[in-house]
Amino acid sequence: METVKLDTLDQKLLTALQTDCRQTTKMLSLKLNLSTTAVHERIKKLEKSGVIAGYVAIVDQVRVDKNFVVFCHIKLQQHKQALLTGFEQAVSLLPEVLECYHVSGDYDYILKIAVRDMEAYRKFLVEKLTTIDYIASTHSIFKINEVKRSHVLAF
Amino acid sequence: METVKLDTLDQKLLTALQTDCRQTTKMLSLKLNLSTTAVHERIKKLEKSGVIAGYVAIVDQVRVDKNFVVFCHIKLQQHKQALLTGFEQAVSLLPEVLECYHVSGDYDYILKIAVRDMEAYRKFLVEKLTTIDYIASTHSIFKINEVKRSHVLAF
DNA sequence: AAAATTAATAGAATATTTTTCTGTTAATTT
DNA sequence: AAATTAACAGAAAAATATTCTATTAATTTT
Repeated sequence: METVKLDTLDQKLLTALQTDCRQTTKMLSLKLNLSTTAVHERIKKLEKSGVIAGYVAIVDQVRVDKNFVVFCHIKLQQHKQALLTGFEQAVSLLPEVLECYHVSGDYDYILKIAVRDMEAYRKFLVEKLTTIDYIASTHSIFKINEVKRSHVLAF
Repeated sequence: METVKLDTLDQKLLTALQTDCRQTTKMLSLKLNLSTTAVHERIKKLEKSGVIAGYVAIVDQVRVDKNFVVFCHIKLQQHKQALLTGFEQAVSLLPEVLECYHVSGDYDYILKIAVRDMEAYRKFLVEKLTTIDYIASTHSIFKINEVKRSHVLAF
């Protein structure tokens, strides 16, 4: 049971909570035409089944001076299992790396990195990222503008 | 005043809330060695200054059957202002598109898209994305594995 | 199809948490 | 050094979440 069945009310609830999880059960109950108890129990159920993985605060990258975003494409020298997991563990430990995906295509990994500015990125690249073993090449693509960033999985 | 000055306590608070925003002020006050009032006032200040942009529920992509993630690189035919904003508005309206960035390099935009499976992606591509005007080319890169996905901007 | 069981819901009571209030201390400015 | 402002703590009040009890709807079993 990897996936979970969701009725329309669950979907509405998830959309609402993905947009703003600080809404009171009262507010949600009005939106869904349910009692606060029903809303509460549905939320608890979604938490227990793992559909809701957690609740987080969204921080403005500009105000905390972390608005220099880079997509870094990485090729590895070899593709042995041990090597991949070694790379993946090392990358996961870097706080500047917000996201890392193993992908299909011309390169092996896509990383999303957020730092202060170009100089901070240079330091990160030279002193942290490229010290990881077996990287064949890196290719940096710089964010010019953020058009859309959403956390809402629609149904 | 685009950026906001943050002391060590603010930074600790933000790290904690970016990890789990459902922690009670009591829990946070113990972690920061502060009173609940002090924690509360700091949070309100961070909200008002826009450092905290919001609070959202994180939904498990696997359980809601939206775990087919694609990075789509897009080139436009021209680069006139009106054309860019037209494209950006159209893309922003698509719920499958979680993220869209205008970027430097060989192509103009990077999109992150989450759908059910390859067939859903094909439909999205043919029926939605490529109906937008002035797209010169698209190039899809498929997620093989998610190594890291974090919402925590570290200090 | 009827009875039994389970799941979902509502309203009220309780527990918890947030928010406000008052006063105090620390830091900054004049 | 005095005055002002900002940050903080403890207690009180307000709001919210959670639990409890009962009812209804849906499903399963006989």
